[in-house]
Amino acid sequence: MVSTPPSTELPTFDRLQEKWLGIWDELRPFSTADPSDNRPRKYVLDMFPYPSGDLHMGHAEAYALGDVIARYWRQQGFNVLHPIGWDSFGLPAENAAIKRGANPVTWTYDNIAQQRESMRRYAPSFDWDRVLHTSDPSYYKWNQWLFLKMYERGLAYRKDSWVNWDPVDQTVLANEQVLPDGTSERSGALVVKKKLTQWYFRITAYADRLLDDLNQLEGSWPSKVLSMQRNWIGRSTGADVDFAVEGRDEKITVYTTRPDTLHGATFMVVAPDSDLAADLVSGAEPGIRTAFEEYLQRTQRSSEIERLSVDREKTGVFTGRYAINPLNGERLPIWVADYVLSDYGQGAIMAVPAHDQRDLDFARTYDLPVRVVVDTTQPVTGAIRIIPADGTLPELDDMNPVLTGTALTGDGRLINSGQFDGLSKGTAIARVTAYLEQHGLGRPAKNYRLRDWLISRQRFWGTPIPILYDEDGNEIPVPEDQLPIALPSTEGLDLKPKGVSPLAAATDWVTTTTPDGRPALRDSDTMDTFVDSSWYFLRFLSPNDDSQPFDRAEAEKWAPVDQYVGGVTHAILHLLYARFITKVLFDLGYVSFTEPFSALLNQGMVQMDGAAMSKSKGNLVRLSEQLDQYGVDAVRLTMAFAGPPEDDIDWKDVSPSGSLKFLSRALRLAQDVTSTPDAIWRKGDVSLRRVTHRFLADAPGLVEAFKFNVVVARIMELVNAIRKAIDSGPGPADPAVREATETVALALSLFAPYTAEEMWEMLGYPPSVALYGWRKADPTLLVQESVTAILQVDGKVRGRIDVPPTIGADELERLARADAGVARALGDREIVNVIVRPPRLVNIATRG
RNA sequence: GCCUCUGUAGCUCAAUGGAAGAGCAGUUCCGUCCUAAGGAAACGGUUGGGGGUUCGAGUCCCUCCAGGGGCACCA
Repeated sequence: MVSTPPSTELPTFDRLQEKWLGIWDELRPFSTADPSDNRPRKYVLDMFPYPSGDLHMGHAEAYALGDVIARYWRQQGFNVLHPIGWDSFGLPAENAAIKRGANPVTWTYDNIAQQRESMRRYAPSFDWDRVLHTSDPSYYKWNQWLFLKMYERGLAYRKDSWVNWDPVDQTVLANEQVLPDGTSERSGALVVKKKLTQWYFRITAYADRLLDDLNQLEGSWPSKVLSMQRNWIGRSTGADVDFAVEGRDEKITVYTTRPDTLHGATFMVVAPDSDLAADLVSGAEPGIRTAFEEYLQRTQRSSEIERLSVDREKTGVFTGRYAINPLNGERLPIWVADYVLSDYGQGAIMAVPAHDQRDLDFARTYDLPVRVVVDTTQPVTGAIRIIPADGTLPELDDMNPVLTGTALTGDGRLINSGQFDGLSKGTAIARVTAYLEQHGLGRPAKNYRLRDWLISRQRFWGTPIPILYDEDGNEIPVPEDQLPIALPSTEGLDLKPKGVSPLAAATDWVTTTTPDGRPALRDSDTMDTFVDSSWYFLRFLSPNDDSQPFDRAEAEKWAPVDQYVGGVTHAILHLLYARFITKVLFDLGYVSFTEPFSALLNQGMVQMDGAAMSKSKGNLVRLSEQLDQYGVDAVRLTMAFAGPPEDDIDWKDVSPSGSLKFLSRALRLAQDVTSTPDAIWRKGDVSLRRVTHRFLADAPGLVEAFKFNVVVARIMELVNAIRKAIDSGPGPADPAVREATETVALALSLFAPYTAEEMWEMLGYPPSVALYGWRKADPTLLVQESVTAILQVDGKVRGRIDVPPTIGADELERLARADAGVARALGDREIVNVIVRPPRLVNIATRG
């Protein structure tokens, strides 16, 4: 064995980083500024960061993986747009201001400066000419423009609704900020529901398109995200049914997915916090009114989470009123109960306890009648036939919902339903709906779990809503030419949450005039920061254009995004909002596509010891320390090698020091190569060339399938093969060694740009390896001169022979039968079947 | 509870229904004044359990077990 003493010292990673950062700054390898560039285009987008502190391990993973894709397409000859910016509005800036007296503006832009410098060193292939910050007036001006466009189309509107209210902090809370015990995670106060007037975007108007267009993304988006979006939109189909109410002119409309069970309705339930409930009890006797008031208050105190908990006992109060079943004229008592939600469907239901679990639970609690109207025995036996008045089922006690406590939700035949008896569930749903429609008693209906998007925030650090109110309180949109409505200085403002936006206290800012000169006040709320991120991918196309949100011609050239990369934490909201806004822009004629992100990759999270990293857990791994210790390349390579990109990485399971060692091995190869760039490869060692070209052929497919970890493993194998060739094979001067080492540099440029660049230079090429392009595999080197065929008898390997890859079935079978091991195993058994799969396998099956 | 994905070497992962493989770690050896860089070799498996389909199953089907994720009073 020849050992390899270090001939000359290898450069350390920090020297490489220092050297190449300067060269890249000069070279600007990833600029997309040239308008005459006519290579085909790809738009690769990483979700932009929020500037809270410096970059962390999560960023490091996301940008390492996204960069593999961006650099890959560049290497494949595409003009790749890979921009970066900052999602720089949001609550942490304000919290820092409240806690430490920092100015949210300087806090934000200081953090951006720090992240930007860290990002530069981390060296993703960004186009640094297109940087944007959503907190710049030049950006959020266009949020305001978007708001006005939506307002014009009736897609932005104000309404009263019940929101979570913290009476101590005097602020609205998101559902996520309310703890399971109904208290605020911030103040510990018992959260109450408060009715507030807020701005909404009418995303429900797009529910069908948001749902149906997901089909276009099948196969290009993770199926998990698609199903989460489908769940979130939650379309259901059924019917609205009108019920007359005794002593009331107006009918009650309910939504049901089971109109077939209308004969089984035995009571009705109305949401306690609905206007309908208040109206129904308004004329009731004092006892009922008091009970209702108490119940309503209890409901509003309970948190959303508590209210939605499945195991909770059903509660409710009787309103003293009765509705009339439109099919059979029966009197149905109307109850109020919090298991019915005021903002879904009609806020009222018909209760069919025999066939709905929630209704059954309620009926059993309050001893209300239960009537079976679908015979769900499978197969239908007719055993459920006669339902006595007391609701028991003497023939089938084990199926009687009253006794078992289990509703009969399965398919079956209708019973006790008059003219609809005998119909199957599906047929009955259609027939009953048609009957209701004919008689003006109801109609088909659809409902969605999706609610309109509440965008008002009582916060300072966001986009001001461009609406004025005149002295009569009328909404007046700010004229477009007065945009942006810039935020005032924080000077003298108290940013503490107090229920109204801190902006309201900026008297000079709030007080203004209408376009026709009348006194007016500005809306002092700011927009949800998800508005900012719902269209930023378009702003990257012309980030400095002062005259429009984005350039339509540029959008035609680049958009939609070909590959979006980011965390699965945004699987619902951000992606849904961006899809929604894209469809709105399509309807407005600003873009020609309806989906913003053609393909999506969700990378996993970086954990430590099986848990998310956090300061409080004491398992925080600092990115800056990892980079100081192992260097950018080793950390990036570790991220890519750790496993499939969508899996979580546990930092204790991976080895950045191993990555660093591997990178030195690769670098040393380049140092050891003694041939010059004009070496003639085809004169090189054939077996090493086969390994190289097998790799050249396989790597692109692996990258496109996001199997980055497999690509890295394959590079490692190639490096091992080269090492062997240098030390104990054809030696360092062989052209195949150069060819293989150049291939390593090209492949590594996706994962470890500094090392790849240095190797490339050592091999005698000018920068940049990232722009050089991929080499095509030589097909003649991919076919093997012989393959080993497996010879089996009854599935057991009895012999193996080397055959040409082009061997025919007959010839292979002949060779197999002639093989000594096969003949021995065969003996005088009777052959019943021979399976021949040239050139790999022969299997002879025998009897006995 | 419902839906879904995943169980392969100590770890992280490969393997169009056709020979169970890589990388890392560990072990041993070479190297060296000592340490280390570096190199070499071998070791490592009931493919979570059980059944089925097939000439042939890690791969397809059923079932159980274990983990992850999503949904969960939406009528």
